[in-house]
Amino acid sequence: MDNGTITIKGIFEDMLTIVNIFENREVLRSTYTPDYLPHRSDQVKALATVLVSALRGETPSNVLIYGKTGTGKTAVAKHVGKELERTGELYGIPSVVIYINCEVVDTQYRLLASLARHFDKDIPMTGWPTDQVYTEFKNALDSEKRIVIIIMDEVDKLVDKGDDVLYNLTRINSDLKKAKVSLIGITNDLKFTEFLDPRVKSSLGEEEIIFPPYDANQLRDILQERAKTAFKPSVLEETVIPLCAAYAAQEHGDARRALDLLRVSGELSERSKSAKVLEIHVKQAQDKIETDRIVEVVKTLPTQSKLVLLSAVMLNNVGDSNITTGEAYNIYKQMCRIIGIDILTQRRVTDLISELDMLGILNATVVSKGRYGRTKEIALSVPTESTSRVLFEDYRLKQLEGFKPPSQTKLYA
DNA sequence: CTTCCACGGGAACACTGGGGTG
DNA sequence: CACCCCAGTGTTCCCGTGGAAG
Repeated sequence: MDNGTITIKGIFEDMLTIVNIFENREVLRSTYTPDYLPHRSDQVKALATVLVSALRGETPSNVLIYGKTGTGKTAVAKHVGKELERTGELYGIPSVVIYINCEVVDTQYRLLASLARHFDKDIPMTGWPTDQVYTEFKNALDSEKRIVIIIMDEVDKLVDKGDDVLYNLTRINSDLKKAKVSLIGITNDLKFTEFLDPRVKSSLGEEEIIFPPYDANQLRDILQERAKTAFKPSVLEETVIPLCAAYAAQEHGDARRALDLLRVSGELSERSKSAKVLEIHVKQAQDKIETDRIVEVVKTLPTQSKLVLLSAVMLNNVGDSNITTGEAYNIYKQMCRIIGIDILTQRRVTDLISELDMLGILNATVVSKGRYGRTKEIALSVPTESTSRVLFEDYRLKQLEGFKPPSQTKLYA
């Protein structure tokens, strides 16, 4: 690699000769649904107990599933759903399980449309009134006798845009003659039902299943299980799996994180041509995942948000440790003028700041400065150096590279 | 007790991309 | 074809409000 004698002809041979430590890398991706779910038999059983009435020809209760990210909610729901469909077929009871991710399908219209499309209805992307889509879906649904289970992942994403869909869906059974519907809502927001219409709340939450976070030991079991098929035998140093588990356990027991960590560790060790995955690789992986995430988030930010972030970064560089909204907004305005894009209102900019806060790029806390009013104090939670580098990759921000905010004349200490 | 600034909720609006109808 | 309807998104406008310094 660094002896400089590798010919172009040799590069692929060179890459192919590195020891491949993976047997099947896909197993470590979070999209992969394993057949065996360690430490989740209680939840599987609970869900199955509710849904079994479908096989008896009754409508199962609606279920609400709670749990933090990476606690296996989706995996369990999908797994049980698949089993139900299979068993239903065996017993001659037609049951359909529809899985919808409300993070992608996040409006009433889109939810109903994608449900209807499941029954081969042609619904345009947009244009129709919502109730027409609803009717269309209902008719398609009721065309034959069956049990339909709708799994709605991340339902909380749907609710803030109006919970009328949920209300309608919970009441749909009374409009149906042949088919029966039951709903499974999945959420990682424990306070989610607080904002729900009480009628929807009681109906959707007939049964509740809680998914507690995994502890380090359980995570270790999960990793061990997957590592068996993911890696070639004995390429992992013994400490690797416990370390991944420990790191992920700190992040509220996120199994997805643990798996990512293990996979990236493997990839890093592969790249460094090590025959084994070592502890050091896990540590590197931990850093890499975090920076990759930030770079990705910053890169895909809308221009306006980038500008807002940039103003904060610049103020920070000038040595202003507690940045207020007013200061940031001034810089933002100046920069907008320079590169000739529309200036948003301060109202909007506060929203953008809050969004950046949500994404974990900033930390904005409201503080009251008494006589001097109320403001948000902004602290960056990402390294300024690399952040501005990423920001300047945007061609529209390029010309701001030399821009220096005028040093603030502070009114107070 | 007053005063100040920006927070943040809500309404209203503009615009987009897609209907369906005459 | 023109025309109006619809959902969805991003934005502006208006305004009541928090809370500690003065």
